[in-house]
Amino acid sequence: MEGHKGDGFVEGKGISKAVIKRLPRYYRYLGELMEDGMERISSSDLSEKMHVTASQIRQDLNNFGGFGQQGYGYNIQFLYEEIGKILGLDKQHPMIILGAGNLGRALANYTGFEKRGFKLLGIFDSNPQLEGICIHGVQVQMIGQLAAFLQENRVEIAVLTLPKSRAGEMAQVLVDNGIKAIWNFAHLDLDVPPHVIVENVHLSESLMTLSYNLNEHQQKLEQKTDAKGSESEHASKGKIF
Amino acid sequence: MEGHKGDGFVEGKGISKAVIKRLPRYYRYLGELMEDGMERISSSDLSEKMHVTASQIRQDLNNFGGFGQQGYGYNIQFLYEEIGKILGLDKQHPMIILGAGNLGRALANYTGFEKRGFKLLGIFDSNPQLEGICIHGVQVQMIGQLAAFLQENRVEIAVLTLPKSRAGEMAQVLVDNGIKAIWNFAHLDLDVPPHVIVENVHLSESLMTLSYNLNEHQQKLEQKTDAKGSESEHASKGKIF
DNA sequence: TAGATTGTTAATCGATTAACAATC
DNA sequence: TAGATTGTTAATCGATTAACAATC
Repeated sequence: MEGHKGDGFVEGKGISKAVIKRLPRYYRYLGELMEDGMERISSSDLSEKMHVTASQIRQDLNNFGGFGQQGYGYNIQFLYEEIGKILGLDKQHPMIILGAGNLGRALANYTGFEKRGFKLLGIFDSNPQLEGICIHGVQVQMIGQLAAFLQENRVEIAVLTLPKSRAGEMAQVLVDNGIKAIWNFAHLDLDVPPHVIVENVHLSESLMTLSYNLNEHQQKLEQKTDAKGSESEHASKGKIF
Repeated sequence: MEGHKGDGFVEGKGISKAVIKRLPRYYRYLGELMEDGMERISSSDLSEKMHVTASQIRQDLNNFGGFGQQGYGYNIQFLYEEIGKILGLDKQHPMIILGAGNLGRALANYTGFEKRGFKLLGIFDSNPQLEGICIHGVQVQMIGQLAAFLQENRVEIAVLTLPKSRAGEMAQVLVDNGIKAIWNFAHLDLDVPPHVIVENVHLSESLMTLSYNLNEHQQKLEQKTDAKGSESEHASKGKIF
């Protein structure tokens, strides 16, 4: 397995999910380094900053081709831009938000998305009181107009911040009208065809993970306090429901 | 390695992160099954519902002890409650929110958290115009009062929805005043001592992951269209910066 | 050239899946 | 009892780390 230098690129396939999840973080750190006016960085310096191994950084980046140079390291701006391209941040991504509640508004108002090419085209809600109000320069439309809007406008991404009860059916409307991707904040797993990309943000699950770690940590402290006496507890084998 | 039946519980250690991340999802599905009035379920039925392998379900659950019964499966309510305990949802978790912007408000207003024991004690912001306004029954206080508040109240979790520029210093105030955990929505990695639990929600990174998958998928389609002609491209070896 | 640092292979570690004996 | 299904071990698969030759 030597000498696959020339190919190695067009593939664009088979990159592991774990690697992809790390790219935005590299991108963030590189952006900060650029702002600091730095020009180049070695994998080992970056690894120290990011608290990952240098090996992982080199391995990750090499999934996409050789971005560095022996004896020099990585050019920060070049790498930043390349990762941006890999992430599709060099393209415009027309986007709509479903749900004009606090979460929908928070996302609409976040300017960072715009800066990265995520362009907000519309906001939809079912509450007639919100019709026509302006959020981040975009007027709220009634959810009934969604299908027509999708037919008339090229929309790639729909942000789903509706309550669980509505989210499922609305996802169907999105799919039926050719949506490409759904950024799902509703507490359910969407059932969509495989050509529709779904990225879930399940906030309550994130908070539960935090809660677990909190609990876990507390128990560890208690165990240290107890020192011995770890007998007793748990004898409930053989229960029948 | 036979017969470690009696112990197997007090440990509470060494559970892999991947398993923990899956627990909230099990919890959610079990809750829904309960609402549907179901009493028991086998790992293979659950695996079909959740699109994971039955083996993984059994393996995951057995990290915490034997919750099932041969020939019967798992009692849904029992398992639901046990996972709840593992996640620490049987305990109250006093919580404050830093930042009364849209995101802070969205989280404050979400009733699901309360239901799971996450009790909102305070909301803090630096904008004097917001002082005293009431969000979900809690008055917004000035950020200057934070340290004193933490001294006078038992607060476990701080939700950080401040802009990046402020988040770092405020995290330090939290740590200095004994916070146990931070749910971090700011776009930076917090530098806190190891006894403070941090759970990050980096929304922009999530959106970039979506963007990657979108891009990726599009390219796959194009490749199909092209069929052949995959020569050319990429010859940029040997560049010097 | 000598030194630095990548790209890349090999070794290790961890997580998932398969299989089946134990047991309800 | 026979059938179902777990708990658990072993096999596989994938991801991370270590090491070093290639090369700028």
